[in-house]
Amino acid sequence: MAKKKSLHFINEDHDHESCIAEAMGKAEKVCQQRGQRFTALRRRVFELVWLHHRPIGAYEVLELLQQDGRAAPPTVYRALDFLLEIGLVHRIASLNAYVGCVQPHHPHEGQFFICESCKSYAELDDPDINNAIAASAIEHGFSVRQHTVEIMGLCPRCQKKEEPSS
Amino acid sequence: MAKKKSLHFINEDHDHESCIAEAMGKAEKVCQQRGQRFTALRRRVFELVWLHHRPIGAYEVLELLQQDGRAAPPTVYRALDFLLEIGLVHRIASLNAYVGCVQPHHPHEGQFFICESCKSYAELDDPDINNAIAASAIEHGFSVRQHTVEIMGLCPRCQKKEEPSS
DNA sequence: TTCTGAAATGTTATAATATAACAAAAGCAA
DNA sequence: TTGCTTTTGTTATATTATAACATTTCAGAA
Repeated sequence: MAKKKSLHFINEDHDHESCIAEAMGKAEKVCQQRGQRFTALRRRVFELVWLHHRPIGAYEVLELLQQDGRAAPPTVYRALDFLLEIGLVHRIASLNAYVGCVQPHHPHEGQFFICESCKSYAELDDPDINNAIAASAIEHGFSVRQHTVEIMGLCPRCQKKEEPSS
Repeated sequence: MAKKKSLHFINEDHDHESCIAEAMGKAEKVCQQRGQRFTALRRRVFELVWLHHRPIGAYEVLELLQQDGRAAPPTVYRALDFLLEIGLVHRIASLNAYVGCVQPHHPHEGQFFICESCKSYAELDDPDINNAIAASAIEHGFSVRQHTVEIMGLCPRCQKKEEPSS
């Protein structure tokens, strides 16, 4: 039985530096294991997604990339597709946006809690949700290849902000 | 405890006529209850979505609409937005497409099983999945407004087709 | 019944997201 | 080096969605 990971919405306590360094390290390793090249461009796009630390659109990444020099949409989409392919980022379909993956070492699809107020998000791989989906699929004879679970609402911090009284 | 609905992928046994008639009837009622106008345009768009009986893109709806006469994108998007608003259709975020809602009378968000081979789909409102998501949210102090659950894979029928031997 | 204001639809233009197609460059292996 | 594969650059365009404003329709008030 997989262990539950606790949610981690970004906030002011977050140690950005070490977080990104850690992600980079993992990414490096994943690419090596897979025999894939973690080129300067891919590394940079991965870094930009992580630096943003919220779901980021492809064209936002593009704008950031363009601060380094010329770049066009396919450049970004190709890098993102590569990162998606090997599980270093996830795509949030309901936002047309991308997020860094917190545990690229093991394959998973996960679930996402996304705060509509501060735009922070948290990635889970909740066994209960996974099991409920798997059970439902089995029950109905459906063979699952991939699932998308995106939960929109308010993170704990923003709930407090929205009702400061009472 | 909500009752489980059994999955209903479309197939050759499907009675299209009565299915659409029923959907129309429900839609009519829902609009009436809500004091909303089920105009000819909205009715037609709703019908086109149901006739297709698979997830259908806005521009596909547009093309169909144009067989009746001139129409432009905002016309379709406005009708779809209206139908979404009152729960007569759902949007499948991972496909940028729309489907008719099977139970518009009670509010729900549901889950979708989508066959990547034949493009049929089935809508559920599985209490176990709902509960797992709700429990996870509570556990982490997240306040849910809306959730998206889209499960891609193969329907029972298409699984059989893909491995005719053994 | 006509008038009026709100809701719905029409129309044109454009924004936002994503990919096709082909050319050039970079990296690797013989 | 040479030749091959992978990656990136570049231009053009496809696909999805909305903004802004004009016109029409319709229910209810006068």
